[in-house]
Amino acid sequence: MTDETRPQTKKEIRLENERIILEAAEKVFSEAGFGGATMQLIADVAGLPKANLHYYFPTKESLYRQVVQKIFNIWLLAADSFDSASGPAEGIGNYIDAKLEISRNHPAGSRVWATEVMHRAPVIQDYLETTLVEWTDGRIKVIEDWIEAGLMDPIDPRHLLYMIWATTQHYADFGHQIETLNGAEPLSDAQWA
Amino acid sequence: MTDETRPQTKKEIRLENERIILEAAEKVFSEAGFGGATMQLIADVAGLPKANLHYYFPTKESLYRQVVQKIFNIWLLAADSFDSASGPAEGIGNYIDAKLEISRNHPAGSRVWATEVMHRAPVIQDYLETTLVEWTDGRIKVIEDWIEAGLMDPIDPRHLLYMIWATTQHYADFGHQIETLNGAEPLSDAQWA
DNA sequence: AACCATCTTGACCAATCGGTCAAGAAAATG
DNA sequence: CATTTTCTTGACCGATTGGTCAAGATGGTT
Repeated sequence: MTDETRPQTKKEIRLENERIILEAAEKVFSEAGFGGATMQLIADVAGLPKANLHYYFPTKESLYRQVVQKIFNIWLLAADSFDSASGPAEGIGNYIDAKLEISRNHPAGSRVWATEVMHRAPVIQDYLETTLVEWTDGRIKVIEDWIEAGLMDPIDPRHLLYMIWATTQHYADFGHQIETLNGAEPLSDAQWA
Repeated sequence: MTDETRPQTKKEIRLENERIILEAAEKVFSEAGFGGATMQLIADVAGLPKANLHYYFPTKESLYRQVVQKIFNIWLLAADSFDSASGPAEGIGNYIDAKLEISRNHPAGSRVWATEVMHRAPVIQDYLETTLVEWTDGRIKVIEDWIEAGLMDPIDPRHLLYMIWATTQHYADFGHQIETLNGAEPLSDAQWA
């Protein structure tokens, strides 16, 4: 009659609560932004007392930070499809596809990330300048090789990636909405030319 | 020795203060978001006491509303280049060019608008459902004519406009940043295909 | 001049903010 | 079992929030 999930070990409790809190925070931050979000509201969504949040995440900023880093780590993994490609069209295409799928599966987190990027990353600036640059340097070599091989136009690789993140985000937010409505091709991209 | 701008008429005082406040609000809202922005901070940026803000704009939301409506009205005017075009490529192209120029001249307001659209317009929802729909209906006819004439793919006109707003915003935010850096063509758009 | 409408602003308010703390409950350890 | 460590939570804190108000200053009107 009783479920066997009741007796929890300390490690399970910690992981489970961190998961619940991060999930609630992701939702609230995505809807209200960092400034508009409230620890009390996040606590209510998570179904936990507010003091419990501060036990696992000492400050509001540290909680926000981990929300952003969580979705960012997922996107880093999506870059595997980038490396295994043979050329820019395939590599960037695969990368965009992977990111679109992530945006579909994690809409709240994606919106938090997009807002952060749009505002030039005020909260996670230092994180971007360490982990992100480190990761980016690896992909830059791939892109540079493509450029040297004449497979694509000479573009600053870092800003190319930066722009891909921004545009695919909105492409995901609104593009699949259109697809859902009429099943049409996601806009003839030549229109932008 | 003294400047002649001192003795102001009541109407001038009102217009001038409203302008100063809206300008400060636009900047603060764009950097902190609606929730993160503070009436006190807006007052400081405007160089006026906080109580004076509430004299001209009774609530924070009414102030935010007018900031969004202001940039929105500018964009409505940009649609003139839309009507005077002969086909979709020229019409949409002109429209995007006009919007990019606005984004360059009003970066703060554009960011406020983009954030609002990205979050599905929680504050100005009713405004969108009246004024915007009214304006959109006029352009829809133009687009529908283009579609019927076989000049473009059959796409829901409202969502097409919705997507143009979103993508051009990011295109403006990051695209011209890249152009500034290397003078390259703003990315070969065929890469997205 | 006197009178009215508009504008200005320091002081103030209840509500809420992020964050703290101590005391108790639950689990791990011996 | 006893002890120690981790987890839980209501109560509480100073600071700040959006918003109010009344008293005075300023410009308009006759």
